[in-house]
Amino acid sequence: MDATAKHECQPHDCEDTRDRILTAARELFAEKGFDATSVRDITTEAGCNVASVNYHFGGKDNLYLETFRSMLTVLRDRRLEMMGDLMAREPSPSLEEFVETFAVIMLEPLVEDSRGRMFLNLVSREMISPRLPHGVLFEEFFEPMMERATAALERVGPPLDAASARMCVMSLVGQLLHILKTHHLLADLGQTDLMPMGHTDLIAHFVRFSVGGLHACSESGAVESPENIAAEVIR
Amino acid sequence: MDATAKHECQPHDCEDTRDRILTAARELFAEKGFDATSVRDITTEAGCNVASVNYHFGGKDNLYLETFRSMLTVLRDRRLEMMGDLMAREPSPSLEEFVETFAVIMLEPLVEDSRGRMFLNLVSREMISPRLPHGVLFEEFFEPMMERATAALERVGPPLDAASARMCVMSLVGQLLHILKTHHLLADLGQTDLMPMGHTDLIAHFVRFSVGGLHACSESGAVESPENIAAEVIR
DNA sequence: GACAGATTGAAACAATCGTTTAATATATCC
DNA sequence: GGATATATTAAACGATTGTTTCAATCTGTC
Repeated sequence: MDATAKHECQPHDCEDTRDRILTAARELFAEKGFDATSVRDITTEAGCNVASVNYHFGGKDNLYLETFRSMLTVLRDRRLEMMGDLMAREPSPSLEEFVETFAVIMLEPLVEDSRGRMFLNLVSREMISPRLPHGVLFEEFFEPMMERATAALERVGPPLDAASARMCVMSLVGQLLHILKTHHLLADLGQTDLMPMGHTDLIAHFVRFSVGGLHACSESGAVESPENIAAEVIR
Repeated sequence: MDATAKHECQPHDCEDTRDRILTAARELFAEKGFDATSVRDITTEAGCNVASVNYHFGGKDNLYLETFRSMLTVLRDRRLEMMGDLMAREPSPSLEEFVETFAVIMLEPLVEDSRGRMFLNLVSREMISPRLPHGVLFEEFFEPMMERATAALERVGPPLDAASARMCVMSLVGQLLHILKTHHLLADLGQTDLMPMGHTDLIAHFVRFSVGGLHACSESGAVESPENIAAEVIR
């Protein structure tokens, strides 16, 4: 590029070293994971010296922790804010509106830009092999969103006892994450034809299936499946 | 142990080196992932020399590939067989029976023993950062099960067009995997109280929610959500 | 301009990585 | 018994890992 542009603010160069390291770490950790990302990868991407990571962050582990926590809180607060906006609507949203907007709240931060998908990878990895302090991911990220979503569902949805509402939220989240991940996988393989529908239809299916499921959970309050062979299996 | 037991068949020592390496690799790859598992970790666990991996498998990558593929086909064939048994029932299973047994088919191989959970980790990791040849995981593992499940659902379920049936299977699988993973995460944290129900109730909820969702997808064949704000968001 | 503190740079650190080499042990066949 | 093929071992290979060292440089203050 321009050799004289040492002081001119190129979009990347104007940040100080610490921020450039953070940005590079976000991308690389999310793309390749903690183990497969070397400190030299990060510093090369950030355009600085290897020692900078230890100077500014005190080691690779601390850099990962800071990187992850910052993305974690940003995403969580954004979702909680969107959820607050949804529940502040007048009049209260219908069940269909709630379910559809919930899909937006869950997916939008993950598909908005490339960083969203990277973060999904980060969280998935962290769930499999945790590097953060014990329980941080769950208590600071999963649980707050679960509580808010469950409370919201109990307000706008059909009558559900607390435990059932919580399980329904899990059914919603599970569907959304699986659809998103499968979509990513197919996109990587270039097999866009195997995901039979467009995004519009994906959301429409999710709303249809979920609203039906929620009503069913409400109606049959205490229905027990006659022969519960499945429960045995999870010991 | 017994120093003379060089030829006596201890349950672990009687296998030859190649098999011991394979079992050790399965455990370690699943537990810590590919990158975080060193060849020396594996050979130490297997009780053999470091060079053995390269002698028997020709390198760490090939060992991983062989390890993964073997587990892959075993699990897939087991599921396909169980699915075949289910659909061979006379008379055909009801929708409730189908959904419940589908949960068993999906979960049982993953919770049966410790190796099941390990394999879930392996697959999750492989989905995030693939090391297998392009598309192997999808074409040899996901797609066969998706096809069989979709076909089965179209037989026993309410009337569904092909694309919708496929999406419904994704809704089922997404719920099951998310419930299972959350269960694992909570078990690791020792917070068994936050998963409000026992295993019996988990399956019961899944069946209730899913049967309701399937019926809803069948009834409203061509219902479009009036304002499709959500579809915009996935670009 | 001189000083002090903060930041960066090139080089080297010990440790570990996957892999290779060459020698040894074991079993099989003539 | 000797030859042959297979299997296992200890040792070393070069490459890369995270981290440290220390001098050079930058920045702001007197």
